[in-house]
Amino acid sequence: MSRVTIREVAARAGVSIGTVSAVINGKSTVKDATRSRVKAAIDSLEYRPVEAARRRLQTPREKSIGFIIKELHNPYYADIIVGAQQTAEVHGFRVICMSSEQRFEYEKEAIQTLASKDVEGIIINPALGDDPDVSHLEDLRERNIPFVLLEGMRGDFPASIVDVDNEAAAHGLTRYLVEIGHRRIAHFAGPRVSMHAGERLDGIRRALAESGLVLRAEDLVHAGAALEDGYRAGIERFAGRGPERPTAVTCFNDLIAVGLLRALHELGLRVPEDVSVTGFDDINVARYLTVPLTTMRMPRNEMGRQSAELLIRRMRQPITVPPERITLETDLVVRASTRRLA
Amino acid sequence: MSRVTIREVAARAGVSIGTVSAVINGKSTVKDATRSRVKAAIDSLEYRPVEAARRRLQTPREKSIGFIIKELHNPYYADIIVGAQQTAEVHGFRVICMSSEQRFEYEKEAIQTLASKDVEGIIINPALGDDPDVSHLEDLRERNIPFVLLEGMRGDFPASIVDVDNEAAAHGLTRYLVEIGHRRIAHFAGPRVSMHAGERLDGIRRALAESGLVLRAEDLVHAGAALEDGYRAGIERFAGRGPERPTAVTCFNDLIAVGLLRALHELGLRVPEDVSVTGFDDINVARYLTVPLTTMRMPRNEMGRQSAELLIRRMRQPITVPPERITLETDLVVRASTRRLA
DNA sequence: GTGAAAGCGCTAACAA
DNA sequence: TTGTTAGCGCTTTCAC
Repeated sequence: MSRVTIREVAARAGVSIGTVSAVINGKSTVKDATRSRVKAAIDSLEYRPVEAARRRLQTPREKSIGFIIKELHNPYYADIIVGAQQTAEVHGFRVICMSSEQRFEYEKEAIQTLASKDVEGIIINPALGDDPDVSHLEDLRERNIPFVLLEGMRGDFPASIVDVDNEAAAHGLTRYLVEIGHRRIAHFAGPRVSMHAGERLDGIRRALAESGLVLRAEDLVHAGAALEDGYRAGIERFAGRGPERPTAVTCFNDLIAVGLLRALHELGLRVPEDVSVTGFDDINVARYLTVPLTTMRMPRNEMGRQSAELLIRRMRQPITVPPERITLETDLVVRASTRRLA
Repeated sequence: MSRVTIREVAARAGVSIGTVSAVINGKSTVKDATRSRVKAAIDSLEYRPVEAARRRLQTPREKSIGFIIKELHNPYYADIIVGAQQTAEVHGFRVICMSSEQRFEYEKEAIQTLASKDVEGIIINPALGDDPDVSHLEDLRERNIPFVLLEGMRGDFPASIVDVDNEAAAHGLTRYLVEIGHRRIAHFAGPRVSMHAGERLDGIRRALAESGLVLRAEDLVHAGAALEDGYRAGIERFAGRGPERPTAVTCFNDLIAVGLLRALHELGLRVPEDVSVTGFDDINVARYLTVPLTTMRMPRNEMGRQSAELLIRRMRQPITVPPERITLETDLVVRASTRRLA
């Protein structure tokens, strides 16, 4: 049963399709009686015009950009989207979002869906699997749909990107911990397939190495990216350990840190007295915790704004313009969850 | 400068549009040499097919449903969307989201945008202004685009809706506080224009009245819906007050409660020793706080699933089927932020 | 292998 | 006031 078309409505109402069209578009040239009959036909057939056809296939349509995030649950993305919306609005674009929920297949589908909706461009926070499959991005390229990434891809896939220097940021954060006296620092790492996670780990290792320290195998905990992951990993890592434990833990992100904070609390370990904890991102809740979180702030709003700006700029440039990279600054935000060791 | 069309590509490549189409669609009937020429033309012109036209205007397209939330920042919505996605996926639908950020104008635009993308239906968490303007919903109705609400509208606008009984839930929560001995209970209310906020306030008042208590004017604080609102309102309400203060505060939602928790902490007031605090929603973070939050759980995942289910069902029914209301259950989750008074 | 032409659902002249 | 018709950008026969 295919969809009801304007022709059927016209037939039912005993008028021409032109008249039906006029009614749909609220033209005042239609006689009231006719209009009623047409409306009745529309109602009884439950006719719904195909917007793609109405938009005339011949006039500029509403401009929109797509946005693909990795997880609905992390407020990190919410801030970026809001930033993108603010900039998009100025240029007359709407932002429509989809989430891959960390699944590569979903990401591919989301790209297809967005493309099929004729968005003018897409901002993507890519969820990469282990294999460097970038076919969906190559596909976008081939279709001449501009896109901007918010996180690098394996194998130096050449694409425009707005990001921070995660390695340097993590390095700075770790240096700070070393400088205030920490020697044994653990890391609650992010998802293995996340570029940011890898970059941050690299930065930590470098900072440690510079001070003649190492990240012990037992102190590298593969936590994940969600609240629950931080909690679970925290309980596992710290339960039943004596004084033989790290004096500080760097977490992949704030969510992990919040989970860890809770785990430590339940285990009777105090923060920062017994353990210092750092996060990453500076999501809003970080400063409202009972123990406000020391964290590396990601310029989320700015990331959103800049990525939208860049995307829109590129929509207006020849696609041959080489990919552009915009690197934003992070800020170390010191709060109460870390302390100087005696 | 209008967009490049298939005709221009054909001209540039010296072939017919049929051939260009065949190349775009990867048909194997095209000679290699021709294909190369066409691809070169596509590249040099940066041709991007209009998907709306490709989708043939003549074949079923990807099925999608739109989702409009009020705030990107509240994890409450994230959980609902995830639920909706889970159900939508089963039925072969994709979910695309937009946020009104509490602005009525944005909501109207979002609806237009989604409709113009030919979504099959829309789930809306309506952001109502003071005036009961439902023209955008009437518009949807007129266009025979099915929709489901996640919150009531002023004036009993007849529409299918998935919601909880907020009045009863707030009533139950307040009763619990009264039963454990609280006599002076304050309320940090949500946005004035939120139906949920109003319903919850009603439930609180009823519970209070049943026990011969009242909500004093000074104890009704118009906080808002965000973290910052709870914090700010908390500082304002509790700074410099002596023992003359409420023994318990019910917050419109968990975000407000988290902000309040922080404010109380800064003011040196302990929770629950000095003040009991309750939230609403049971967002994930609620149980990971240093003082886990007593709250009324909203069945967010279920709300998402049921709303998607209902929407999809209605897409397949005559639109004349009367609106349906699905009321889900809430659960009181007692944690450490409330205590029994001696 | 390729081109010509019909047609997708609709809007917008233009006639009648 | 209404009907007819020519497109919109594309895909898909079906000849050549």
